[in-house]
Amino acid sequence: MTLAGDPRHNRLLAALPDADWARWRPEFELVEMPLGAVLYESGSKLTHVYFPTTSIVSLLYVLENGASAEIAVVGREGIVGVSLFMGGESTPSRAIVQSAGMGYRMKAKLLLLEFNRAGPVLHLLLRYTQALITQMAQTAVCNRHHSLDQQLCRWLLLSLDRLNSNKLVVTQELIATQLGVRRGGVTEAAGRLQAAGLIHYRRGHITVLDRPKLETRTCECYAVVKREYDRLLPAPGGDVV
Amino acid sequence: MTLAGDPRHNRLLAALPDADWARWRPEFELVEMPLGAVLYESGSKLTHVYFPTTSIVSLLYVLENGASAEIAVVGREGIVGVSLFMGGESTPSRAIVQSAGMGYRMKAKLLLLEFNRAGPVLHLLLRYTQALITQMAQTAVCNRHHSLDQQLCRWLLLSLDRLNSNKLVVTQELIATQLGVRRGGVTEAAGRLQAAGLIHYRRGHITVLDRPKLETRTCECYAVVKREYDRLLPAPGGDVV
DNA sequence: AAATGTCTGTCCGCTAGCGTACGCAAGGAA
DNA sequence: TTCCTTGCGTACGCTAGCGGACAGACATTT
Repeated sequence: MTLAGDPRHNRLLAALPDADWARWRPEFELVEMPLGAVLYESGSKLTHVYFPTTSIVSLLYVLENGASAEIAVVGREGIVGVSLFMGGESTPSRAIVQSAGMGYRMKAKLLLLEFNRAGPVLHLLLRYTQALITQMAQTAVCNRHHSLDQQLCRWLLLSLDRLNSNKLVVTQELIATQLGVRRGGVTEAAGRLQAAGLIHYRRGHITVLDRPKLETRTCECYAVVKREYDRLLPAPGGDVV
Repeated sequence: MTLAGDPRHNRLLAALPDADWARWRPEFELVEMPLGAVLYESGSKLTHVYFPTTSIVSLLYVLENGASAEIAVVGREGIVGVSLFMGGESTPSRAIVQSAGMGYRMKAKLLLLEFNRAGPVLHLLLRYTQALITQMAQTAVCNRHHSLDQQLCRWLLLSLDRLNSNKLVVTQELIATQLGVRRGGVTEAAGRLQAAGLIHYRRGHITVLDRPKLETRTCECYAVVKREYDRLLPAPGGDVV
């Protein structure tokens, strides 16, 4: 079974108690998640929740004037669609696939039923949501105080952590949209990183050459978020790749 | 009974079903919440949760270098300490009283018990938390894209909504800390608002003279957040002041 | 090989907001 | 009254990042 095709490659699913897992298993649908796919739109009612396995999903906020900013990113450590069980059913952001891959989805109604059993599932999902909240808060602060260079490093590291690879398939244009900055700004920042030998890129492909140095260049935000995810969520455990 | 001394002046408490309310009532402790009081510190374990009635609490994030930024604000519509029932017990932000007033507090352990009954209380608290998430996300975007003038208007409006008064007791220095900007910047922005006749201020006292105009000057962020709060939380109901 | 579309490098003027610093004035305390 | 703290006005040089635009380089299709 490939990584992508193993539902428990997703860490939340992996953390489910066996009893719950046995009940859930038949309810999953394996879906391809191509770059740019929109999982839900701002204000729309959720029909499914998604558990990425090899894909990365960006929670993107788009302003009236078209400007945008990423508020959090979800990969195989999480679930897309927390507003469903939080009770709002919708949220004013957009979920869009930022790195193509696979994932599993489940009908919204079903997840709600499971959530309302109020057992381990509920607690697991809520802890994940708290981690997500931390990421959002940290993004807010980072947007206020840190340089584009630092934010780019943070973004690369967040992506890397969700990929099991040191190669990202992403254009500078896309990164600019996510960070909510000018494309030219990303070109310059990425150029500096390349000149320093931390990364190599060409036309939509970025290879990270020196991850440790990337970590020294980024702001504290990356580490804070990572620490909080590690604290709140079960350790990766048996699904090491 | 004064407003401050009526627990149900807090909207979450007001929205509790009578059965739950009857059980909760004896568990509350009325507390004074003076300006600058720290309700919890980054990473500290929560001992109580707070339900402001006439006070306003800021969820503030402080960076290693001392720079700071507010990620959300909580007044009588909410509760301080959501990370408790979300399962993390702590969170990397600080809760600090931004506008002096009163509030009620409840022991953490007790709230957890109530939350775990998994009834209306749980759903009410989760819906509130989703509203809070929206506020954080919007703050992140606002920090990225909007001008200091707009953000100041937003900040004033958020405070106003939680106050039942058009007078704030707050220095420009404090506002600067919350918004994560230079104090001089606030002076200039506030000066522009005063020149335009929207507000009047003197040494730590701001009076809002023309709220509608304030709303036209601010960015969309204020309205989005307000709409989402209105959507997610029970209408004010009987406690109109 | 040619053509077309995509991605990246770069440039220029511009401005919001920074960091820092100094002086003044309001208003409470002695 | 006088003093002293606190809060506000302002000024100056500086820089990161914007907006917009254009050209070159690469990749894919035909």
